Amino acid sequence: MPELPEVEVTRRLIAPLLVGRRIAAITTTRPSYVFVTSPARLRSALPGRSIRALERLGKYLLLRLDDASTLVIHLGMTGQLFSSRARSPRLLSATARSSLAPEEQAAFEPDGHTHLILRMEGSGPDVYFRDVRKFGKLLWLAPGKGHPRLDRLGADALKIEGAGLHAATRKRRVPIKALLLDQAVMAGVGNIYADEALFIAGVRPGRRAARVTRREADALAQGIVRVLERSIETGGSSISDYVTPDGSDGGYQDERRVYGRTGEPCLECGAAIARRVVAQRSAHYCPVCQS
DNA sequence: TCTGTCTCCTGAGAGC
DNA sequence: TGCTCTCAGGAGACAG
Repeated sequence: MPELPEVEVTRRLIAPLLVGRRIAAITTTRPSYVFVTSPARLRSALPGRSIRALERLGKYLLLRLDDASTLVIHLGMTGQLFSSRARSPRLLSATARSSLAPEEQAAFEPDGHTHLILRMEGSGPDVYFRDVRKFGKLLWLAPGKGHPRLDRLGADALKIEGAGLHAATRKRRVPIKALLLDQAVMAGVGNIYADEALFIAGVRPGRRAARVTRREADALAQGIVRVLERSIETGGSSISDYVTPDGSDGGYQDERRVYGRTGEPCLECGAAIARRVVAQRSAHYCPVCQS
């Protein structure tokens, strides 16, 4: 489930394959939930365009094109953006993996989940966007055009500070975890890193946002930046479908303190990690270390 | 305006 | 072995 670190790692690794190159042609699947902009519109807008820059805004990737238009990509839950030369079993379903001999399992050919193929001019690799659950988004913005999805985003989570976070919690009755997941408050935090940051700060995910003290907000802001930066350093979290653009796994899944560790001992106190639903998301926390 | 719920989607895994 | 059910979650739409 790509959050800010996974998107940032993707940006850093895929940029050299895209920036400065021209799109020769694109291939799309039929219209679906993935396409905010229709496949037909993408097919007319993208070929022939050079990519000037690849930027990140929260969990969104922005491909800046030479005609000042922008291709916006959101990876959703299971989105994968990778090189056509990438090799990873994570690029195959378990069914597909099981039907292949071990030495063949890393091979990948575009399948029905590969919604966009950017075929690039020159001898370099092409770039695939694949998304099994179709929660990802592909959106093309005409030159000079914005979009409400992007306009609503709050400050980048890597730049969040205690004062700003504390101000955002005032008079908010929602659980603090719901606030952290609100992309209008800060952009980039998802379920995994919200849980991890709350553990570092010693705050339970279900506590009302307005009851978080200034001191705790400072700790929470520091915790958010700390887990995001550490995850970027390790290549992100490969918990389900995420792979880096070259097909390798991230490393942060091995450093999780609470997320997905229900029933396992807390690394600080040994108590069993608990799980409950907060804001319709599973929240993992230590009932002793977090209050 | 704020908050909570529903919806979209599909593979994995549990249970029978 | 095969079928059915539940779960996972980002974010927009909608109701109260």
